[in-house]
Amino acid sequence: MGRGKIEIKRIENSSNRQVTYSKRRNGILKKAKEISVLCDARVSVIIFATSGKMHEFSSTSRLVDILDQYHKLTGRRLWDAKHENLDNEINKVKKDNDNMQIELRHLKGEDISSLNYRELMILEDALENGATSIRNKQNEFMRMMRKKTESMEEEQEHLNCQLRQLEIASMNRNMGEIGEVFQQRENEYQNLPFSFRVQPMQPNLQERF
Amino acid sequence: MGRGKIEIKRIENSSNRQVTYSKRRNGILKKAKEISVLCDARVSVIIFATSGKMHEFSSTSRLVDILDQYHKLTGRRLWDAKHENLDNEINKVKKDNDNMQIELRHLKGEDISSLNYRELMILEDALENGATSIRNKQNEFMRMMRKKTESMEEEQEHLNCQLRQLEIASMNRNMGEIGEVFQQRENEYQNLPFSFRVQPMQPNLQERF
DNA sequence: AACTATTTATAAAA
DNA sequence: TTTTTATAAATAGTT
Repeated sequence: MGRGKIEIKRIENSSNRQVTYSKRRNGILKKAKEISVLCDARVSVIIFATSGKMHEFSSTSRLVDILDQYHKLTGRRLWDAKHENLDNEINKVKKDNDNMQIELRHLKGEDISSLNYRELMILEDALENGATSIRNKQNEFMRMMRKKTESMEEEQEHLNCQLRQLEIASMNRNMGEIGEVFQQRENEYQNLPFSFRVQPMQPNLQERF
Repeated sequence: MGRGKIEIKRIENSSNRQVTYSKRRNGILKKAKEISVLCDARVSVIIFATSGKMHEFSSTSRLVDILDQYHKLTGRRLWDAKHENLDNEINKVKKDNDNMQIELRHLKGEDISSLNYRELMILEDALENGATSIRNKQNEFMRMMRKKTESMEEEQEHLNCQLRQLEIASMNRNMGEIGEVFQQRENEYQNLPFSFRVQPMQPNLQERF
C-alpha cells in the first residue's frame, strides 16, 4: 500500500528505513488501540527501534497485568525463563570473550603452535594490513609535524628580522653623536662594486638547529 | 477500509465483533512481523480476546528478551534483585567484550583516527612482534615440509630402484632362451672404455615434477 | 470462508 | 520531520 509494492525484507537505505519505521509504528499502535476498543481485547505492543528507542501501547493501564495474564495462560514462568535466559546470554558472551581473546593472542603471536600454515598466512595478512594502516597514519602525523615546524621556522625568522631591526634602531639612537661618521662611511661603502660588499646578515636555515 | 466506514467504539453485535477481532488480529500480527523485518525492529505483540484466548507475535525468539529491554529502558522493575546481579555480570562481560573488540579493530588498523602517535607506536610494536612470531612459525613449517619432502624423495628413489630390478629380472625370465646372447653382448660392453658407456638410467630429480 | 466495494495505510516524492 | 499523492493493502459488509 503505497506508490509501489515492496518486498518484505530489511530496508537497506537507513533513511528510508527510518521513515518507514516511524510510519508503520504509528500504524501498528493505532490498530492496536482500535482493536482493543472495537473488540474489547487486551493488547500490548512493545516496539524497539534499532536505536533503542521504545514505543508501546497497552490497553490496560499496566503492562504487568498483561504479563500476568500471559503467565497464567501459557504457564511459562517468565522469571525462571528470564533467569535461564540470562545464564545463556552470559555463556554466549563469555564464549565471545574467549574467542576474541584467542584472536588477540594470535595477532600478538602467542599460542600459535596449533595453527596450520593456511591459518598463519591469514594471520600474517591481517597483521600486514594493520601495520600498513598504522604506518599510513604515522606518516600523516609526520607530515603534520613537518608542516608545523616549517611554519614555526618562518615565524621565527620573521621575529629575528624584527629583532635585528630593533637592535639597529637602538644602536643608532645610542650612537647619535657619531651617527654622522657612520653615515659617511656608509656612503663610501655604497660606492664599492657590488661583489666587494659583505653579504647581508642572514641566518643559515640549514645550520640553525 | 471496508464497505463502509466504522466508528472506533465497541462493536455491540458479538458475532460481528468476533469476526472483526479475528481479521484485525491477523492484520496486526502480520504488520508486526513486517515492521520487524523491514526496519530491523524488535517487536512484541500480545493480544487477548475477551474469551481469554491469546495470540502473540515476538520478533525475538523469546518474549523475555523484549521484556528485558523494556525493563532496562523504563526502569520499571519486573523482577527481583537476584536477576539484577546477573544483569550486572552480563554488563561487565559485555564491556570486556567491547574493549577487546576495540583492541582487535586497532590491531587490524581500523578506527585508528582517534589514536595519538604514542599509541600508534605501541600498536605498531605489537603488530611487528606478532608478525615476527608468525614468520618464525612459518619458517618452522617450511623446514618441516622440506625435511618431509627430502625423505619422501629418498624413499621414492629407493622404490624406483627396486622397480627397475624387478623389471630386469622379469625381462630375463621372459627371454630365457636368448639370455646367452645378451650375456655375451654384455661381456663385450664391459670391455669398452668407461667414457663410451651410456649412463645408467637415473631419474633426473630436477625434472621429476 | 470468500468476495468486493471502500476505506485505510503507506511508498515515494517533495 | 511532515505533507502529499498514487497505489497497495486491509477490511466492513455481503454472499
